Amino acid sequence: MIKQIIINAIKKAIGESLGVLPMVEVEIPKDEAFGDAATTVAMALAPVLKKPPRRIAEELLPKIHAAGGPFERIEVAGPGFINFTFKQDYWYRSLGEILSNTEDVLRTDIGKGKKVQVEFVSANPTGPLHIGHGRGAAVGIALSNLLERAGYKVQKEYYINDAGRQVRLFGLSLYAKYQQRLGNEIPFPEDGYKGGYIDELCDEFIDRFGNKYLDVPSTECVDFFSEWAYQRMLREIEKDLGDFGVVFDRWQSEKAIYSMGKVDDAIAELKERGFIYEKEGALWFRSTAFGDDKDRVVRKTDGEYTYFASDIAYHREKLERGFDSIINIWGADHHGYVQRLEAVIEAFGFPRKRMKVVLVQMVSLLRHGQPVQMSKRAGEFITLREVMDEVGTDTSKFIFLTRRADSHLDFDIEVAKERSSENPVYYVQYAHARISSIFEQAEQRGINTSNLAEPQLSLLSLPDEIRIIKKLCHYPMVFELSASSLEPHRITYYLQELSGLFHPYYNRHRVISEDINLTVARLFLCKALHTVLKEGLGVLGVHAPQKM
RNA sequence: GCGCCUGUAGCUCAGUUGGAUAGAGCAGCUGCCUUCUAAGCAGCGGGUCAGGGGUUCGAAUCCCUUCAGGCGCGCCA
Repeated sequence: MIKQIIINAIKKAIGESLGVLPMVEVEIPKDEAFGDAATTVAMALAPVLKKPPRRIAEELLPKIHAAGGPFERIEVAGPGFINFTFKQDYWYRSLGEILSNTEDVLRTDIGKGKKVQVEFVSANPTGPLHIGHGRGAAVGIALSNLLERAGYKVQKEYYINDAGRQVRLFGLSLYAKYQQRLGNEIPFPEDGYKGGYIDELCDEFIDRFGNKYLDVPSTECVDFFSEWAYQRMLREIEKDLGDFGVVFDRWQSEKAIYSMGKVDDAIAELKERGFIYEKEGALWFRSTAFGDDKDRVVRKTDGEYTYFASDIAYHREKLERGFDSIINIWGADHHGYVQRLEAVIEAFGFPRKRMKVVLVQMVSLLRHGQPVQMSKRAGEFITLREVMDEVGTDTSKFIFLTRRADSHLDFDIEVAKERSSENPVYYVQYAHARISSIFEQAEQRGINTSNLAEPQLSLLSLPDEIRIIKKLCHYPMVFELSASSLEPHRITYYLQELSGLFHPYYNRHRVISEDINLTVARLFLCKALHTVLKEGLGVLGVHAPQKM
């Protein structure tokens, strides 16, 4: 990999003269005139060595040359950059490796088998998933794919909030709707769940049970209504997610955490550790001991645990399942929760950094540029199902992943629906489909594209071709950075850039020509492109179509 | 009032974790389909990186401050 080659060269060169080694930053210069890769070590070393960076760089130069490497040119430039230009040969070799050793080259193993858990979506099972959950799902699955490919052992988990007041209220809402539907005018609960899906749920309930519960008071059957309603909802959520291409390894019920006594256990352990105290008839967690603004109640004066209490137990349980790292993907409106949960992690004696929280910002839904008002209370919102049906899963996912998770997203349904250049996903998919089509043509002319005979890669000498090869070789760096920073959108951007090199090339030059050697070489290049496009789209959970 | 996030081209956003002359897409205008898919390509503009101060060889990026927007600040979930 490019980065490693530079680091090794610098290490060798510096190792001889100095004992110490600073962080070697390697970057791909924006301007091709500055070579293929550059490092800033000389600048970083300047304050240490008390010498001007340019001089350090110049002194380093002969040593780097002596250390050897696939370099055509090494130059000192600007304030003290050391710019490397690789030999053409190196690029051809790397291109070959992308195809001969695809997974090892494209999927840098930074995980080394470490166990990671990614918890995402985890929407209350009191209603259908909406577009915001869709974004969480897209980020979660992309992140999981990313980490899996980076050598982590990933478990995808959905936490079901089935214990709290909300599911109870959900059950009461259904009960009220049921009574009303059968002619019994009882009041609808304050803050109850409204919206069309409650009606549908009620229809189904009546089909199933008729008027069996008409004369049963709510106090006696609300548990049943709740249970039935949220189980029903959960199945729908699972179905929606499945159709969205998101399948979880594990569904953890909050209720189960309670019934197995894990909440009691967790609080007891915190008590032993001295982080639980009683005040004004409630139990408090001393989160301020770990930097939180205030201590938090875990058990109310009425004896009920708070939501936070089960979260404590849940996170303890996750940590004890032996993950090297647990990642929570939350809506940004939960950011206030991060600190107190980090306190929990530390209170149990785990390093704070073992838990990472990825905050996903809200999605503003638009139609033709006009905001679509959504009100959860009134039950008026666009569901993920509607978005999937209207704009498609690939497009939705891609759009969700074209921004950093923590930046706001405007999602215009009407624009997303258009099969036009407004949709970057087509741009990338189209590149993949076009290459498939080229292969088909080549096959028709009797060329075996799945096993290209001895391509003479040096025939790929056009600037367009060299540029594509280099870009392909950048993928591992983008991938690694994307995985280590938990930022899948970097892949999205890379794919657009890569496609942006291919389409012009396709327009200017013919892959299949009378010159069989050139044709084979170009097919080889296309194959590498095909491979990387598919790999990248795979990370995003987006299809790489053969035809469009 | 306090905390977190955001502020970059007309619009939507990237920006290699402090690097070299700040980039895409869209929107606008002009061209390109008898040859591997026009969901494509070629060309033309557009900037006080919200404002101010600081840190240093070097700042869109780090610190302080002001302004604007979003979110959060319960013995709710």
